[in-house]
Amino acid sequence: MVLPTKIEEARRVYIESLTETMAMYGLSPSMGRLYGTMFFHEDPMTLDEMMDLTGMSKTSMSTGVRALSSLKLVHKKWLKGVRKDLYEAEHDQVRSFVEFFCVMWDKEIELNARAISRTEDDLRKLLDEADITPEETTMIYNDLERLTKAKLYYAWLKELVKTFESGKIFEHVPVPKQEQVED
Amino acid sequence: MVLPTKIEEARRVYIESLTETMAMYGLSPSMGRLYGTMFFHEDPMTLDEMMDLTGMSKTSMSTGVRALSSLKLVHKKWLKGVRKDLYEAEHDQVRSFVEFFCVMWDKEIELNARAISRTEDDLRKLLDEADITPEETTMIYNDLERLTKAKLYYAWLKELVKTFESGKIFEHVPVPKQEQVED
DNA sequence: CAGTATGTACAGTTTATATTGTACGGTTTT
DNA sequence: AAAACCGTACAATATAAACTGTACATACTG
Repeated sequence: MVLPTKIEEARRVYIESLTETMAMYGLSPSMGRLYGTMFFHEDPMTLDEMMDLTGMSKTSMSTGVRALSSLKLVHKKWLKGVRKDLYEAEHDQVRSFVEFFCVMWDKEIELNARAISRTEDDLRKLLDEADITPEETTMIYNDLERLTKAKLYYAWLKELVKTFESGKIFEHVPVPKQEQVED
Repeated sequence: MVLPTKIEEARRVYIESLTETMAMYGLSPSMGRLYGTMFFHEDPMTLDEMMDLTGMSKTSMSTGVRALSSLKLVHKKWLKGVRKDLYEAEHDQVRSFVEFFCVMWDKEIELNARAISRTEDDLRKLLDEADITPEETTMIYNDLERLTKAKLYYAWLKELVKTFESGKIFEHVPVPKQEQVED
């Protein structure tokens, strides 16, 4: 039984690449390695198995797998007779992608909508102040216009999320079939 | 002239929010603050102006603005008679969004396509080894199948990028008009 | 009900990243 | 041609994030 190591080594190349990709989107290395490991693992995994295979601490596995869960890259699986929590990587990567970005974009929308409102309010209040100069007034109007434009962006993004979440995006960008992809 | 400070304070709320958003996608705080500052700034900015307004070092401005440039969130602007480099934030945020993600997704595709090929090759070679067990063989076939599925994902992603870059996405998810957005 | 197993909070440590300051090469100005 | 200016490389530092180990709460087992 010397091969498993070699298989793992082959896997490692892609796992590292996945890790780097996920780092691009702000996910930690441990999450990347964990996800990659789960990607190749046949059965749902326990925290202890993850610990063994990644060589990392149980705490990292616990927090990592929960984070991956909330991003919909991984999900809990229940198997009767098994007491430990089991997790497996989402099989459908396109779906994972879609959900991941919808989560991110939703966060973005919510976070910034709030901030825009506050900034707008503050700016409008300034317009009422007595000692405001004409330059400052135009400055404020410019800012408000910019924010109004920004809101259009967030409105669009909201629509985009809807298109992704509803699966409508696949009408316009269908998932290719095996045969349609040359190596 | 007491107000400018107050205007800046109002702006700061949204700038911080933008910074947080960009942090979500793996961009550094300084890049976030810089972009936010440029978002509100009327004219194209020099590195020195950025330094003043953000209160950060010139080095940060230099590296930051170049990084933002390569992500298409900011672009150089040339004005005759001005010796210093000038930069301004991309006005069209939807466009920025689209280009940003296309850059990211392209990186992802290229990075992983390479890795998948290598992993596939390594796994196929293992199939030829003499001392391979049946279990290991099925293991390898499982892995190869997973990778084949993964390639479908990247093929889809490539199509998605095309749809975004070509602007075709706006046929399906149009940018709303002012009137269509209630606060 | 004691004893064991499981997952997580939390503080501490390590590691990586972000940011700065100085120095330098290339350009323009005088 | 000297002087001033501008942007960036690079090393040093400050800051933040990732990661680990221990300890604990909860749930299960006998």
